[in-house]
This record gives sequence, structure tokens and C-alpha cells, in this order.
Amino acid sequence: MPELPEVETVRRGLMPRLVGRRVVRLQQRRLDLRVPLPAKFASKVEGRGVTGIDRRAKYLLIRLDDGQTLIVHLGMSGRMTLYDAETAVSHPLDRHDHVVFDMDDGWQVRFNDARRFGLMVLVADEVLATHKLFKGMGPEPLDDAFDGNVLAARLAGRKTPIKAALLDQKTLVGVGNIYACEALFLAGISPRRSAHTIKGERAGRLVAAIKKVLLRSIEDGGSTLRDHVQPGGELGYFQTRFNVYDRAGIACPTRDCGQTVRRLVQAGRSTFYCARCQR
DNA sequence: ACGCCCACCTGGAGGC
DNA sequence: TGCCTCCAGGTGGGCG
Repeated sequence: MPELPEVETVRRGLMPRLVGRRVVRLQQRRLDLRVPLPAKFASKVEGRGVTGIDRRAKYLLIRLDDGQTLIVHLGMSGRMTLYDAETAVSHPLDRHDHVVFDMDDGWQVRFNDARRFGLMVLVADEVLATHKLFKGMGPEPLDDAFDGNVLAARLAGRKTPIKAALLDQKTLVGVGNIYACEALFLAGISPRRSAHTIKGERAGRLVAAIKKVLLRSIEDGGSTLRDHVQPGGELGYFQTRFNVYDRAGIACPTRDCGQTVRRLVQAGRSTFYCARCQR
């Protein structure tokens, strides 16, 4: 689930329920997330007010009123679910609800992560910017400053296929397997093309495609969020109709193309593309 | 330094 | 029904 648009959707869904509220109780039901939770984690969060929620790359930054930030990553299977007081009682905790926040207005947020590739780290704001997790990260794709020239500069000299380069968070952040495939399709660029050949007009096209797929997906998330923010709602869960992702063997959506979407494996990940529309 | 491979962990889908 | 294999939206460590 969670690439940039999904994380952003979760952020927007959590904000109205958490910002300005206080954590009255925190249950840490499993400590062995990707980064193990310290035993004293709960006591450091309990009693704190939430002052804001930001996003950097695929990380949520939950700002607390004591100058600390709770960094949350959803990994592959992480979700945040919201329950009002009544519904929380009628819905018993799932075995993968690893961290549960009870807010001072009775609402509850559950961090659920079956595969436990996600993490939560509490960091003092002074050291947040230099935190190991953010070291070497590339630019935010939705920043105005991110354009074709920026991307081309980051791809210069790199022989890896462009698809693999897009997944590398040092190139740019937030793009994962789905949106890498979708952006390359929209831009008409082959996923096998050597990264350093993406420059000039082609780089501009790819950047435009990346922004477009991410923004459209955030909009889709926003439009379905209303249905999911209700009790028990799973934030960030929404259906987007993909052009190529997970559509191997299905006709390419380009009018009159007549080709079939193909799947190949690059750097251990599935890539979906149209060999005719993408060069 | 770069690029590739794999492990981390659980669950769902599909084949037999 | 059950068992087996494959696959999954991310990341980072280790290796050549």
C-alpha cells in the first residue's frame, strides 16, 4: 500500500483527529518492528499532545509538544486505522495491531502491520534533520524545485535501468514500484533504458509524469478518504485504476496500440510496461 | 562508489 | 480441505 500518495493520504486522514489532541494511553503490543521499540516508548509518548503531522518521503512525522517527533514508516503492509470510542470497544484488537494510541477525546489510532517492515522511532527535533533514516535522501518529487534538470543531474553517469533508479530513494523519494511503473508508462519511457540517458526533454517528460501520477493518486485517496475515515476506517486504502501495474497479459490501454502489458523482473521487483509505447 | 541479491515477515492467491 | 509455491506497495546490508 504505502508509497508517497498513500502516506500523504494517511497524513491527511490523521491530522483532523490527532492534531490538538493528547495521547492518554499507548499500548505497545509488539516491540519487534523493523526498528525495535524501546520498552519505555509508551511512557515517553503518553501525556504528549500532537501539534502537527508532516511527511518526508514515505515517512510520517508526528510532532509532539515536548520537542520530539514520532517518525512512522508503514513498510509494505503497515496501516493506520481510526476508531471512535464506541467502535474501538466493539472491535477487538487484531493480532497485528502493534501500537495503539488512545486520544483524550476517546478516539483510537491503531498501527497495524502484518509483515512488521514498518517502524516507529521517537526523535528529538534538534537531530531530526540529520537522522540516519533521512541520510542521503533525494528530493521530494512534488516540490516545485524538482524538475527535469534536477532529475537528469541525479541520473548522470548511472548505468542502472531507469526503473531501478526511480525506486532508489537517493534519486528521489516517495516513488515505489507501482508509481515507477505508471510514471514510465505515462512518459513513454522503457523501464530498461539506462538511467543516464534520461536528460533534456525526456527528463522533463518523466518528471511531469511522476508528478502527475502522484498528484492524481493523492486526489483519488482524498476522494475516498471520506468513506474510510469513519470508525474502523483504514486510512490510505483506496483503489486507483492503473494503466500497467499488475496488468500483465492485459491489453495496453493506449488506443489502437494492440500490444499486451508485459512483466519483467528488475532488481528483484516486478516491472509492468508496454514494449510498444515505451522506448 | 555502484549495482545486484537477498533477507526481513506474514498472508493471500492459485495449482494440484 | 490441505499443502505447496509464488508473490506482495520497502529498505538496507553485504557482496563482487
